[in-house]
Formats: sequence, structure tokens, C-alpha cells
Amino acid sequence: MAEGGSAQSGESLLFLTDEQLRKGIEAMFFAYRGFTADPDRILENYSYGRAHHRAIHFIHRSPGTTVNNLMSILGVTKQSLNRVLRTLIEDGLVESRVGPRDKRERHLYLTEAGATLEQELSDAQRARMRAAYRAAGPEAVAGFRQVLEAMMDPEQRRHYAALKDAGS
Amino acid sequence: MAEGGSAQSGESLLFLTDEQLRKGIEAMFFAYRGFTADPDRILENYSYGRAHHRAIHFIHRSPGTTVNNLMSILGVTKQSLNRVLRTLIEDGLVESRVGPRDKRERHLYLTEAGATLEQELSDAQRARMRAAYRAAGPEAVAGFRQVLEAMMDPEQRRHYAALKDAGS
DNA sequence: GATTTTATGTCAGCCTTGTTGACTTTCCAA
DNA sequence: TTGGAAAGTCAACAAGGCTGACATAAAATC
Repeated sequence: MAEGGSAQSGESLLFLTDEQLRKGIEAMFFAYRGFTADPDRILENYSYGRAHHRAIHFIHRSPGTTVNNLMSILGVTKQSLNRVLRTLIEDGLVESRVGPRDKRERHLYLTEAGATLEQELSDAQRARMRAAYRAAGPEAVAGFRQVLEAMMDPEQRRHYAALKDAGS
Repeated sequence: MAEGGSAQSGESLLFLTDEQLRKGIEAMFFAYRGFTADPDRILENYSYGRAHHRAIHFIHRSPGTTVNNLMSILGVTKQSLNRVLRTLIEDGLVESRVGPRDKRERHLYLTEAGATLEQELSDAQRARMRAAYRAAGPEAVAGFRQVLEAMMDPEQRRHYAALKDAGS
């Protein structure tokens, strides 16, 4: 399928060819493997999986978040999430407190042990990210983030943006 | 913390802060969901999964590839790959030919039906990629690719590069 | 020619992590 | 007060990873 459409008024649209798009697709595939490789290795030692990592990450980012909210951020069913949370709670990495206002809700927090594992995982993941950022340079990083953001579904982008400024 | 992602004279390293790295990590997470969303929807109609998509993609990219080669590109075991290939062959989407030189090898090709599904899947995935590329612009796309490439493990980068120029 | 290595396929069984369905508890509104 | 919705839990199933063991055929080596 050719690109066609708009005229090339000065600005070349060569970066929109199927060939370029395919390269981008394959880059995403291979890069995502690298992206998860380091945490995956660490998680093996604890017999946890990626799902545990994701839960830990976002509980760390939004302490006190509810199961419902976490569900919608992670894009999994509450049953999937519940299984992961149950093991994390049993193992003393996550604490679940009954909601003060609405007792149906459970508010989630990392324990000290949970925060320690979170640190170990994110240190590893950031190290790779840092190396990649440094190798590519600040302009490339800005472009990287722009394209990724444009690739998200609107709902994902909402979640992303909601987290975006939380720590500033 | 201020946002400015652009480079400052004197080589500011603000783009390497933990905060910036964390945003990149979350962007990867949310973007990857968007990246796979459209093909996933299509695959449901055929009761296939992402594993089938990956196999189909790389067989399309490298017609005649062997099982062994595909295994190493996809980074899965032969048992995992075999399960997927078996169903694709049974369903007439993939053809497996005994190697002409080395008769131990099986060379994999898409059938016409396989090529049709490949087209449907990659059209959907490219459409999203094209929209993201167009929204972000050529400079951003260049940066996007640079960072992703830097994020890969060396072996993944080898595979990526080997595919890179094949179709040009 | 005999032996070893390589490429592939298959069976069995396990794990993680998705899913749906059924259920309880809690809250809220008619 | 009663019925529905919302939050969370339990049970069972499926996809797709994994390992291990074993079979076959062909290639490579001794």
C-alpha cells in the first residue's frame, strides 16, 4: 500500500513509506525484548513474573491506588490482577488497606520489602534506558517519547499523562 | 522538576534524570499496548495469538527461513515455535518444504492464504504506526528509531540489522 | 563404515498470566 | 427497605512460554 495522499511540498514524506514503517515495527519488537530483559532476570530469583513487576511499579508510582484503578492502568481483568496482588500481599511486599470512606475499596501500598524490590527492578531497567538515552542523545530522546505517545490509545495516553506529572 | 526536553548548550544531562528515564519506561509500556492492539483484535477472529502473528511476520520477511533461524529471531524454544507452526501449517497458512541442500532443514513459506492474513495484520499495524509517525514528524521518528536500537541486546540488534536492508 | 553432531519434530508436564463465570460484601438510590 | 451497582475474591480454563526426554534423518567427522 503506497503512501500517496498529500503533496510533497518541500517536506519529504519518505519516512512514511511502508518500508520505514516496517522497520519501526520491527524496532519496537526487538527493543521491547531488551526493555524487559533485565527485570525479567531479577524476577526469576523471586519466582515472580512481569505481571508482578508491573503491579509493583504502579503501586510505587501511585501509593494508595485502588485495585480498580490499577486494573484500568494495567489493562487486565481484576481477576488477573488479584492473583498477582494476592501473592505479593502474602509475601509481604504489598499492603492492602480497607478504604477509609468506602470499605469496598482496597488501597495498595508497598511495604519496605516491596520498596526494596521495586528499587532493584527499576535500577536495572533505568540502567538500560540510561545507556540507550545517552547513546542516542537528547534530541533523539525527545523524538522517541513523541512517537511512543502518539502510538498509544487515547485511554492509555490518559493514564500516561496522569502519571506524567505526579512526581514533579 | 521542569520539563524541557530540548538540549541546552553546554550539554545538559537533564534528559538522563531518573524522572526522565521513568517517563520513558512508562511510555514504552503504554505504547507497546497500542502497538499490539490492532493485530490482536484481528487475530481473535481467527483464534490465533500474538505468537502466530510474530511467526507470520518473520516468515513473510524472510521467505524460506528455517525453523532454527526463526527460533533465534523470535527468542523462543523450538517446542513453543513448533506448536504455533503446526497449527499454521495445518490451517494452510504456512508451507514447510524440506531443504534442497540439507534435507534436515525445513524451509518456511507463506501460502496465499497466509500472505492474505499477513497483509491484513500488517496493514492494521502500519496504519497506527503511520499515524504516529505523521503526528510526530520525521525528526522525531529518527530519534525514536535511534533510541529503540540502542535499547536492544546485541543479539537482537544483529537480527534487526540483518532484516533491516533485506527488502530495500 | 562407524560414530557423533545437527536440525527438526513430538510427547508430557509445568508455570505464568490472560480469560469468564459465579459469588460476597458494601454502598447507594429509588 | 429493597434492588442494583461496584469492589473484590474464588474457581476453572486457555494461550503460550518453559524444561526434559526421546525419535528420526541427514550431515559431518573420525
